Amino acid sequence: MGREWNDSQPIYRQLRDRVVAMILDGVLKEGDPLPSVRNVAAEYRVNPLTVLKGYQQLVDEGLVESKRGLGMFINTGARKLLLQGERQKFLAEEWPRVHATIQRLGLKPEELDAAAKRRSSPDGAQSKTAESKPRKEER
Amino acid sequence: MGREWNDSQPIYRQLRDRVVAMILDGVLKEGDPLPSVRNVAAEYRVNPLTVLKGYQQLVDEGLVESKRGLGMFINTGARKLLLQGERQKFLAEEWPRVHATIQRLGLKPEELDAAAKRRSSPDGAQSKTAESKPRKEER
DNA sequence: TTTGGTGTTATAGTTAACTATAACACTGTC
DNA sequence: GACAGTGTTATAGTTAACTATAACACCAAA
Repeated sequence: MGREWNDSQPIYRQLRDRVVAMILDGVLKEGDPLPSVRNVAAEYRVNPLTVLKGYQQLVDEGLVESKRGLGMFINTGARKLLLQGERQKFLAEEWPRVHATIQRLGLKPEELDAAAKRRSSPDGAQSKTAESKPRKEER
Repeated sequence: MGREWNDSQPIYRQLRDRVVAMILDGVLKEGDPLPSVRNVAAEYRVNPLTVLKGYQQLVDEGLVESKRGLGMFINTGARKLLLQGERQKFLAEEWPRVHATIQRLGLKPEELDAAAKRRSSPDGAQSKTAESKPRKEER
């Protein structure tokens, strides 16, 4: 049930990020429908409009296509698009900050490894591609 | 000059984080006054109330003391407090997410190292402690 | 005492995020 | 056609973040 929301980011963006993660992890493959707006809204006890907003973001990014009366579906090429875009975004915008924090706190590889195990996996499904571990949101 | 603001987080929290970084980096030492609310507001062209809100956060965390008519000053023990608190917070709340993203995107140490050079810190001061890069993965 | 620097409070307005509730538009199936 | 599932739009209200402007409270030094 209710996965928790991170207060450091709007819900609709976290929703978008979760779908992105699911695509990257292979949980959602191209052509697959994503969980319906109403379902997600109910499951996470969130307003349908909020879910829609997150999904619309994906449409705007060209990752997802919306079909009225049917649902929303992962576009072909979505994963490839993501691997490029998200990588660049992460390396340019997030990693430098995180890296600086690590340096600043004097954290050692061992400590990081030890802490990397925590998880709050939104769903059970798992992909068998490579070494992907349970997902979470990113960004 | 105008530091830019990240739209993924409220300004007052980013302000708080910058002061924290300056304390950890030794730019601001215990007993030092932090830049005045009005100055910061002017320099970053931000509302004084927003700056105050960020500073108040630091007061609430026991890192800073406010002296009316004088300024706000770093408390003794602030750095130690931070090294404990921020470490735990980072390892528990931020790193797992980041680590998962790295795995998901299949980023390699070399790529991370290469990208770590930009904007490492809000201010100039840099700790020149050895360049330890997070490596490895559990499982 | 005046001046110029501090933090702080008061009013009030804008915007983004989220919410509740309801209705509309479309699609496949019974 | 009825129905049950989709996405979508409409109204309207709450809250948090940020803003502008102004005033108040305090302190040290001229």
